[in-house]
Amino acid sequence: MDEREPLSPDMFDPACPSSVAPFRIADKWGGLVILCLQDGPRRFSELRIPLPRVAPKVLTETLRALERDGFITRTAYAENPPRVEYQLTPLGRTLLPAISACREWAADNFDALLAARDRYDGVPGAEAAA
Amino acid sequence: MDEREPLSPDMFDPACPSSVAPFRIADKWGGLVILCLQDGPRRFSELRIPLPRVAPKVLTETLRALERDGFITRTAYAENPPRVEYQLTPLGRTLLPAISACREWAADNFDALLAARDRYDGVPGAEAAA
DNA sequence: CAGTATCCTCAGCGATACTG
DNA sequence: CAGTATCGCTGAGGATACTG
Repeated sequence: MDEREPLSPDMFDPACPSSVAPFRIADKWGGLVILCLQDGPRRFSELRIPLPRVAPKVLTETLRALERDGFITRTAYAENPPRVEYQLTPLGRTLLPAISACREWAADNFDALLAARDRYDGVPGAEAAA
Repeated sequence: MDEREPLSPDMFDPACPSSVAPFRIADKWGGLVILCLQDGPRRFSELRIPLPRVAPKVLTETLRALERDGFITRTAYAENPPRVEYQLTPLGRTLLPAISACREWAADNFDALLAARDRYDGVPGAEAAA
């Protein structure tokens, strides 16, 4: 019934941590969570797949903060085992264009940033690529 | 000779701290510094005008980080008293569209964020504005 | 499954004072 | 003018273990 793709462990490149990017959306992981939700609701454990290095406590904090800001809703179903779904609100969706602009910047200019950083740090051979 | 407007102390609203916005560009003040530089080079003390609450140490750190990432250049003139100018690089200018997207989001949706936050926090009367 | 509960660390940020 | 030098704090983030 659910034809959406499962979230991949490779969805975000671990070698390319968001901490290097000059943009941060919400808190450290907020932007990535929003991207995970853009195709429809997801469960807590689903979100852990593409974000394996985020401790459950931190993921909970991230989700609560996004909920507080009105970007996502949390729906708990009274079942056993329990099921909880997180889903973007219309307000949350308004973030997507700006997030896209940030991602587009990164796609176009991330290498230049890294090169500049190497040059500044005096990494050998960094001068070659002006 | 310099026809550019001086930077105003009111350039950034102190009642609307960037810490509330879901976007952060570079470090806490990086995005604002970039905006200050978009019309041309500025001196250290010029930048302090619109950012009076940023300690000089912090402004220096911000500028060094932006320089390291290749977003700005620092030019010191051997004069007395000393003069130093900071200026956006072409790479730094590539950030402007994405920053604009973030600002546009804020202009359109900031009130809704604040309202959602009040509702979540149970602020009296926040329910009225759905 | 979907989280809590505890404990901990550290870097980002700030205040104040001083200087070539 | 354009910064350094110190000191200090807080809170975001993380590691690990446990639970209804």
